[in-house]
Parts: sequence; C-alpha cells; structure tokens
Amino acid sequence: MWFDIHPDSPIPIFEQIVSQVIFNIASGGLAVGDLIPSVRDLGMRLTVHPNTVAKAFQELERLGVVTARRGRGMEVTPDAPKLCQAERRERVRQRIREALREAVSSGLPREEVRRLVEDEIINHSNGRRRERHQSE
Amino acid sequence: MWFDIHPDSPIPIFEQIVSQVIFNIASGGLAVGDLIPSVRDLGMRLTVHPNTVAKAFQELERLGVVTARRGRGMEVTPDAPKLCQAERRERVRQRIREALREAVSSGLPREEVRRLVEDEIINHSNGRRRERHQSE
Amino acid sequence: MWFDIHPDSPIPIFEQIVSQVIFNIASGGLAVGDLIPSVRDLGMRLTVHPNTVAKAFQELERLGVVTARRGRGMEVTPDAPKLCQAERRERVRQRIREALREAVSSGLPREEVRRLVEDEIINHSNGRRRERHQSE
Amino acid sequence: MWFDIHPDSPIPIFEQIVSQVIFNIASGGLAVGDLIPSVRDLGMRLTVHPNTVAKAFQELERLGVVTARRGRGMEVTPDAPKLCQAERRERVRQRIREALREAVSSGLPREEVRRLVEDEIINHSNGRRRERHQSE
DNA sequence: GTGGTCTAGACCACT
DNA sequence: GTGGTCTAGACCACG
Repeated sequence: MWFDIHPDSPIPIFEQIVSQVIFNIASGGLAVGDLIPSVRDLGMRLTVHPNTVAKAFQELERLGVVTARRGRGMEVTPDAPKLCQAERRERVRQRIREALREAVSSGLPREEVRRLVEDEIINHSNGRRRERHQSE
Repeated sequence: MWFDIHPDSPIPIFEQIVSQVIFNIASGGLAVGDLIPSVRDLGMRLTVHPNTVAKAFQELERLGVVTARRGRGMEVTPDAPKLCQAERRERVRQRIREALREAVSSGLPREEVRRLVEDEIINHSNGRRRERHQSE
Repeated sequence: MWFDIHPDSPIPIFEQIVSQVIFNIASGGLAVGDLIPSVRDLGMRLTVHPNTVAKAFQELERLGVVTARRGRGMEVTPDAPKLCQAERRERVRQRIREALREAVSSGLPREEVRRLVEDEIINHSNGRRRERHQSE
Repeated sequence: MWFDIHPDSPIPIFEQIVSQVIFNIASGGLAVGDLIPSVRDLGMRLTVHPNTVAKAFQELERLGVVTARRGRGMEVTPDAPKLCQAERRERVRQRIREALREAVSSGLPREEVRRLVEDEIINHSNGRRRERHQSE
C-alpha cells in the first residue's frame, strides 16, 4: 500500500488521501475485508495529522468503500473494488480532461499541446527516469 | 478578451484569473499598451467579488505583466508578451504533467490512460472550435 | 431560529445541530436563500466549538440542504424545504420507534407503556407552551 | 434471557447490555440467586468483545444488581428485582420522554406526532410481526 | 466578516 | 491498540 501525497498541491491533503486509498483498492493492493492503515499509523507515515487522515477515512466510509469496525479499524467493503475501479477511472479522466481543456483554451497551438502531452506520457510511462527531454 | 472561470475548482479563483489574463496576452488578445478590464467590470462579468479580481491584478503587476496607470487602469507592459508566452507554456505543461503523473500512479493500465487522453484530446481539439482567439 | 442542544446526550453534538437545522428549515423558520448562522456565531450561542458547528454544516451540505457561498455563508437550497420535511418526519419517527421498541421489549406491561406515553404526551403538548424558541 | 443489542446505536453497547440485564431481571427472566451468563458466553452470543460485556457487568455490580461469586459467576442479588423494576420504569420513561420532547420541539404538528406514536405503538404491541403497515 | 483546511492534543468507547 | 468527538487555535481564500 503506497501513497503519493503532495502537501503543497491546491488539492486538500485529505482529498488526496481519499484518492490514494481508492487507487490502492482499485488496483488490488487492498482486498475486501482488509483493514486499511490506522489513522495514527498513516498519519505518521505521511507526516500528516491523524485528524486529517480521519477526515479522509470518514469520506471513504461515506462513499461505502470502507466501514468502521469498532476498536479494530476500517475494513474494505465487498462493494469497494467495483466502486473504486469506477471512481478511479472517473477521477483520472476528470483530471486529464481539465488539463487538456485548459491547454486548449490557453490558445497554445494544438500541435504544441500534443507535443507536450507526448513528452509527458513518455516520461511517465517509461520508468520514471527523471531526465526528461525538456524542450524548454 | 475572454475568461474561463470555474468557481468550484480547488484552484483559487484569483489564480484562475491570473492564468486567464496571461493566456490572453500570450495569444495576442491583449497587446502591449492595452488596458485590461477594470476590477469592477471584470468582477461583474465573472460574477466574482471585485476584491478577488483586485488580488489577481496585484499578482499580475508583481509578475511585471501589467502596470497600474493612475486614473486609467492597468496597462500591458512591453515585456508582457514574452513573459506570458513562456508562462503559459509552463503552466499548461505543469497541469498536463500532473494529470498524467496521477493517471499513471493510480495504477490504471497504460493503455487505458492513453485511451482516455485520446478521447479527451479529440473532444477538445474539435468541438472547442468556437471562433478561436488567435493562434499566436 | 432556535436550537435545543443537550451536551450530555449520547448523540453527538454535531448530529444534534444537524437535526436542529433540519427542523428549523422544515418548520419554515429558515426559507430558501436564507443564510444560516455562521459557524462562529452559532458556536458562541451554543457554547460549542466552531469546528463542531462546521462539522454539522458539512453534513448539511452533503445532504443538499445548504450550499457554501464563498465568503458569504451557508445558504438554504431550493430543495431544502422538501428534503427537510421528509427528513424531520423520518428522524422523529425513528426516535419514537426506538423508544417504543425498547419500552415493549423491556417487558413492561403494555398498559404501563401506554400510560407512560400518555403522561408524556400531555406534558409535552401542554406544559411546553411557554413560548420557548430561545436557545436558552 | 434475551438481548436486543443494536451495535450502531449511539448508545454504547455496554450500556445497552446493562439495560437488557436490568430488563430481564425486572420481568422475572432472572430470579434472585440465578447466575447471569458468563462474560465469554454472552460475548459470543452477542458477537461483542468480552471486555465490553465485562464492563457492563462491572456497572451492574456497582448498581447492586449482581455480585461476583468467585469461581461461579455473577449472581442476582436479593435486592435486584425491586431495584430493576424501578430502574426499568425510569429508563423506559426517560427514553419516551426524550423522543416526545424532540418530536414536539421539531415543529411537527401535534396531530402528526400523535399519529406517528399510534402507528408505532400498534406495530410494537401487536406481536412483533414484521410486516409493519407503514403509513408512509 | 465568511467557510475550509490543518495541526495539536484531550477524552471516550470499544477490542 | 482502534476510531469518534470535541476543543483550541493557526492560516488561507474569498467578500
């Protein structure tokens, strides 16, 4: 189970945690019946306050992805995999859509946009090798 | 001069205004020496509080993109076009990069990501063809 | 707009606030478009921490009863009256149902239960007539 | 001896157990000198953690309703029947009172409240037959 | 002034 | 040990 949190993003940390848990369940890193990490544990790992994590978990419970087990932890529900796969797809699509909408509406020539996308797709899908061929 | 504002985005409205002004200058919709709309006028058009617009303009002044002309308004500086073209490119690239980073790290199969990107690119490059404002 | 909060009830304070706002809207004390009290104001009046109030308001927003207006406050939605009347009815019914279920399952003779109910109904429909509406 | 436990009620489970034991004694299901079930046994039956049951029993001992008999279990005291009958009545009355207080203060028309009460009374006092004639 | 996010830390109920 | 509630107070974005 891993997390990719960006404290300085405009997206609230608790929202990022929500997404990350959804992604983990969607990709099978967490199975039905598993307990997700405790608020305290995850708070430590992400150097985030436990309350922030708790807020994210509350949201996940509301989404029907986990249920609180008194004194035990938060458990992945039977519905979660299906829910999370749909949700992941939707969240990813949304982000891509918005980035492209902004790109196009910025007036940047279409070819330019395409080139940027290609650049970044290569960067990301090939293994994270961080010498991007910037075309500044 | 046009604006594409999303009040419910996690990105602050004043930031969105900053970007939109930059985009307008970059694509030639605003030329050196032009006056950008007044705080009140733009506030009306965007149904946003004038203070919010003022905050955006402050930021634009800080970036050297406009300067206040007492009694006249905010004027596009001679440096603005170059600045804004670079800035536009960087902002767009950044957004695309983040969307793709999230997409890949979400565990969604690479094919899937590519497909989503293609879908959205088509959506945006076609439909969006409302008498586009300049392409540089 | 009045509130009847019981800090020592097993029901969380924020839940009580949720109910009370719903009741106020259901009975017309708050109309569509009205702003509900600010978290700080209500926190003061109820001698409750503003964060507790904020949590209640979040829940109300999730229910579609109010919407946050940036920098202005929380506004009663057009759907709220209908939603709140249904919700009020349901909450009240639920509480009554549980009290009676417990009463019956306690083994108390049915007559006895009925008598208790009559007693209390009389108390509440009459006595309570000291034009309360105070938040005490 | 029977129990009616609601794990998702805001009322703590151990409190519910306390009430249920009191009700059982009050209605004669448990006589003076009887042993109440063991912590482990009851924990199993209610699918509740034994510690939770133990906490309830502690409370019952404090109330003077049972006493620990080393090596045998918890025994119903001679005072218990009288204590429990009074206590039962009081607990039931209290719950009814609160439910009605909330109902009235919710602004729901008095007739409406009465109707809800009648509905529920019928549901509960006729034998628990679970196809309630909802009058939604 | 408004609500939203986050940190910090207390106490409670339950396992 | 777990999550849930609450208090307290900081900072931000917005009006």
